Amino acid sequence: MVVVEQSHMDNSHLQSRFSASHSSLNMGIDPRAQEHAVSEFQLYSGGASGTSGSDKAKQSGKKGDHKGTKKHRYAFQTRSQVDILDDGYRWRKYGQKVVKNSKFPRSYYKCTHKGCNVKKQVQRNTKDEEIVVTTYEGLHTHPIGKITDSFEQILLKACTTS
DNA sequence: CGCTTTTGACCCGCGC
DNA sequence: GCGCGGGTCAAAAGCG
Repeated sequence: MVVVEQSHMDNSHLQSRFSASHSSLNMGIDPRAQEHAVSEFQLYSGGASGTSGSDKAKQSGKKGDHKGTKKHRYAFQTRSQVDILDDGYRWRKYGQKVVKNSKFPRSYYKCTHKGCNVKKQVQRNTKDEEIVVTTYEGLHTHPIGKITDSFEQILLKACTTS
C-alpha cells in the first residue's frame, strides 16, 4: 500500500486506506471495482494556486481568516468504476458541478464530524473515465469512525500493534 | 424520524 | 461593468 507523505507536513497519521465502498453500492457492481483499485496516486504540495486568497470567508461573514491551517491537498488517482471510495470516514455530499475539462461532474464532499472540516472532491479523468481522482483537503482530527473489515486494514493494525 | 442526497441559487474573483 | 467559472449553501425529497 502507499503511504502519503507530504513534503513538510505532519500527516503521518494520514494512512491511505482505500477499500472501495462496500457499504451500499457494491451489491451488483463490477467486482473488480471493489478491489484495492489504487493503482497510482500523486500529491499536490499545497498548490495554493487554485483557491487563491480566502477560500472560505464567503457570505458567512468572514472572521479572522487566519492562514493557520495550511492547505494541504493530496489527490489520489484511483482506477475504479465507482467514484465513491470509502476511506473509513463519513462524508456528506454538499455539491456537484460540471467542469469543462471533463464531461463528468465533480462531486464535493465534506467530513461530517465535529470540528473536522476536511473536504474531499471526486472527479473523473477526462481521458480515462475509469480513473477517478479523489482530492483531499485538510486533515482529519479524529479517529476513524468505522473499521473496514478489509484484510488490508487488519494488516495495517497488526503492523502498528507490533 | 433522522440523515444523506439532490438540484438550483447565490456569491466571489477574475478577465475582458 | 458585465460575464464566466468555480465553489458553497440551502431547502426539499428520498431512503434506511
